[in-house]
Amino acid sequence: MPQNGTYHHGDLRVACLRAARELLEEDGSAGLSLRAVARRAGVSATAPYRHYADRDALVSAVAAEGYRELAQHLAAAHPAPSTPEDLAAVAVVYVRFALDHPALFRAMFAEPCDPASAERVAATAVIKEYVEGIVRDAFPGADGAGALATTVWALVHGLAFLHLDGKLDASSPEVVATQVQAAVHALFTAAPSLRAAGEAPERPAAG
Amino acid sequence: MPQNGTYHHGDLRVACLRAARELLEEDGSAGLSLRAVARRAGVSATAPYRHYADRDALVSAVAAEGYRELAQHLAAAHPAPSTPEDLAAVAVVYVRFALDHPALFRAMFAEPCDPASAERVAATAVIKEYVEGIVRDAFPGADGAGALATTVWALVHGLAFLHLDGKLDASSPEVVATQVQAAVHALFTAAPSLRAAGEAPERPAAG
DNA sequence: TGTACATCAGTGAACGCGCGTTCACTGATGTAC
DNA sequence: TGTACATCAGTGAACGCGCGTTCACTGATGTAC
Repeated sequence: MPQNGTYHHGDLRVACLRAARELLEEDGSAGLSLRAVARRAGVSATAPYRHYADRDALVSAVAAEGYRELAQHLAAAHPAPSTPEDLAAVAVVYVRFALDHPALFRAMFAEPCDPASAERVAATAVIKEYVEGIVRDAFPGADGAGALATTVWALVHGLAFLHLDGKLDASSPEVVATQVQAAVHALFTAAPSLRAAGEAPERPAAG
Repeated sequence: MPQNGTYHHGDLRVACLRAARELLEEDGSAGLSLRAVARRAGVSATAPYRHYADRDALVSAVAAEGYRELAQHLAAAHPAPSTPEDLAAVAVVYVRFALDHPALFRAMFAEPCDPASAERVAATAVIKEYVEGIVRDAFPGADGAGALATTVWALVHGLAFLHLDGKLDASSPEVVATQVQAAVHALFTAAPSLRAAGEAPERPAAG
């Protein structure tokens, strides 16, 4: 096993991941090819096959890395959020991550990951559990099934995508932050009613 | 101008659109190539160039059609929603549209549409104005800037994407509908507080 | 109604491209004795 | 410490593929007189 210096390439596995991230940000998902990754890593076209079974494996690895990074950012924003304001701060970081790494974020959610790698599925689950966990901690006993957590996640996730698509005013980080905070705050003010609505909606969907 | 029967092909423009939609649903965006569209329309590889300048033009046309269809579905669900329940019903239709046309929906939001076709930009604007309009009608004077509308849109949009990614329980249309209704209801219960939060958030994002 | 012409939808061959992936290989690293 | 061998990371040629796009063309439709 290589330890630090250069051994053949050094650490092609990591170099490929980095190259893939760069290509993603530069050219979008269309620019992410195995050959381009190899080229950027300064290696023959077939070298990456030593580390990734095929193109999909590389893409999944990139997505999984993205999930882990996002989880780290969220945790760093607030290790144990307990108030709506704490949660709003975490939400702001979520949206900011999307805006700072647009192509990566899209790649993470570009396709259903059902048939994808175990690594990727696991990384996704971490995010979900993180969100559910902090909502549960902040509102103990609010809802066991995590309906509230899902709603919060959806709100924040939707804000991230709408911003990514240029549908909202993202002229400055402050504008974005204020918007996200307001939305999350509004939702949490209504937390108790969410449970009631979930149990007995006043009216079924118009059919 | 062709009127009804077959004139050369008939109406290749429309046939290409339909073929593109089918390919999108069958193979995802990777399967959407000009050549595949031509093949499916039963026409030579270059015939579509009579109607679309290049591949991007076709993709934009498909996305624009998707926006228009979504707008129609929403309007059909409730022409003039006035209560939170009405709005929840519209939200359910939004999410259902995404689940019924997953690849189309992804294509509609796959890339920022800044540099894209005027047709596409216009079609997007219709959705935004529709959402803002119905929220404004339902809560007159709530907020002129449309912050509430944006929040609602983000919530619903996020639910749609989370469902698309298999992150939520979408085992039956009823389960999805109940979830969406509960989330929207929760948000609207808090409508007055949203305005206050937007004007003076209790605490800025942790820096 | 008939003819001459313009328009325009669709054809088919051809181009160059980058891609994913295979294969047999080379050469450096690690290991057993 | 030295030699023989196994392992494994990276090479380079080659494959077949589908793609977007160009070009000069054909043939059907519409129009002017």
